[in-house]
Amino acid sequence: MKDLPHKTIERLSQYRRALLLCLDKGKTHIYSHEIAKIQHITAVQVRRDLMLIGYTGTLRKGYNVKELIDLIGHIIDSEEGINVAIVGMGNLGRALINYFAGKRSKLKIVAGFDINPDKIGNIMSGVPCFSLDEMPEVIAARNIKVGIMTVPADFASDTANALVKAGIKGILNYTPKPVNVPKEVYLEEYDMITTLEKVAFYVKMQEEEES
Amino acid sequence: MKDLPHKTIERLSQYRRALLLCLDKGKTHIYSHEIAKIQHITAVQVRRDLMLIGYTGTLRKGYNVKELIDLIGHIIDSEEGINVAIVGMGNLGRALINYFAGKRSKLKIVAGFDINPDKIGNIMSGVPCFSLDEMPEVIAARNIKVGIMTVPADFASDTANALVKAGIKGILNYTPKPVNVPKEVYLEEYDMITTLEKVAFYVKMQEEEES
DNA sequence: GAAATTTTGTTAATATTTTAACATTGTTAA
DNA sequence: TTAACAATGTTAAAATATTAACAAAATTTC
Repeated sequence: MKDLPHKTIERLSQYRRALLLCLDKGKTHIYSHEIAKIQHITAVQVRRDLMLIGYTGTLRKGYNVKELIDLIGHIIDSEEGINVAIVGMGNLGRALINYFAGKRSKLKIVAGFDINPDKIGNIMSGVPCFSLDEMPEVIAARNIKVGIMTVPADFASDTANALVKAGIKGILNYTPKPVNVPKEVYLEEYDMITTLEKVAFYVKMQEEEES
Repeated sequence: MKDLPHKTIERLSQYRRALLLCLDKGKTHIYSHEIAKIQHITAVQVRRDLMLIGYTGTLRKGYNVKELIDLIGHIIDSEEGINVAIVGMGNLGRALINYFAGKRSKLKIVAGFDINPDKIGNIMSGVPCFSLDEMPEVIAARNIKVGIMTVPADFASDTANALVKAGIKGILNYTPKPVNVPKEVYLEEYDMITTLEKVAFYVKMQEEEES
């Protein structure tokens, strides 16, 4: 499973989310073209992804929703679950916590860190907030593997270093400033401004095309 | 410029951000490998992207930071600027507004919408908040082209429909639920959960490899 | 002033990702 | 019962994206 295409991994996560909604609606089976419609992709791509993970549906009945959810879980989730910390309990940090609240996922946000004394010691949306000094102990004690960075840009680099030093294995950086980490730490940069600029670019293009 | 690769568009936005920081530091020239280092990509890729936009640097001196910033601006920005609205002034909506505050970009968040009467009529981080009923008029009056959706998942579909009806040209959906829009509206789905699940997957993979 | 070095710009090769094509097989319908 | 249909699974082709290779030229070093 190690060599699944990166894009397939992303889509599996998305398929699962869509499938969970279907399950809630009482749907037991689903066709590749239904999944495709939801995700704005083609049915071939869905079938290809499922082929890659070795799942086979029923001809003319489609895929068993429950089975598929479980299989995707076996592939992308860690069996014991993975604990996550958020550094920066500002608007973005809290937004992410709320996103996850209630989701019965193998991913659990178990700690938050902030510099603001008013926040430290509190429990915010179910997540206890610690000071930055406590990072090494908290990360070790709670077996935290992944860190999400939602601090202001100026603190990006220091935060990344602190996370690495504390033994984190993966970082998701929401800061607009790219950071450097040793190669054994998996790093995903996600820049919200870029996404918006991209949308604006294609809107502009479309307008210019029309005129 | 229409046929620049999608990935190049994204990277141009990122290059510009990096270049702006360099400019602040007083750097006048930069090498392709320096840009590459910041963005965690290869120098060849940087040079190739710049080739595609027809920018040429100075041999052995690198690229002129100021010039390059301007050129990227000419390519990805709309000359008159593009106005943006945020629907959902919760944590995520406010986080995005703060991200943009102070950035002298051609993209301006000029209106927010929310369902909460306590927020309506207020100015939040410099952005006035309107009720959903006012959407058509506000979007028309303020010439808003792009809408960012930061509402709870249950409102995703209705919000998208309302934005389309109001004449929006591009939508950036931060909701975990994909939406449908007519094909003339540019849609970018961005799912924060997927990104985190991806990081967790690769962390898990690395651990399994080690054992 | 010649050789070595460094950096750009570009073409060619490789790798990845998506899409097309189609064989297969249950199911429905005539 | 047999033909038409609708869905899966898979191989092959096409499109997209990245990386390698290298020529050209300015700068530095000897």
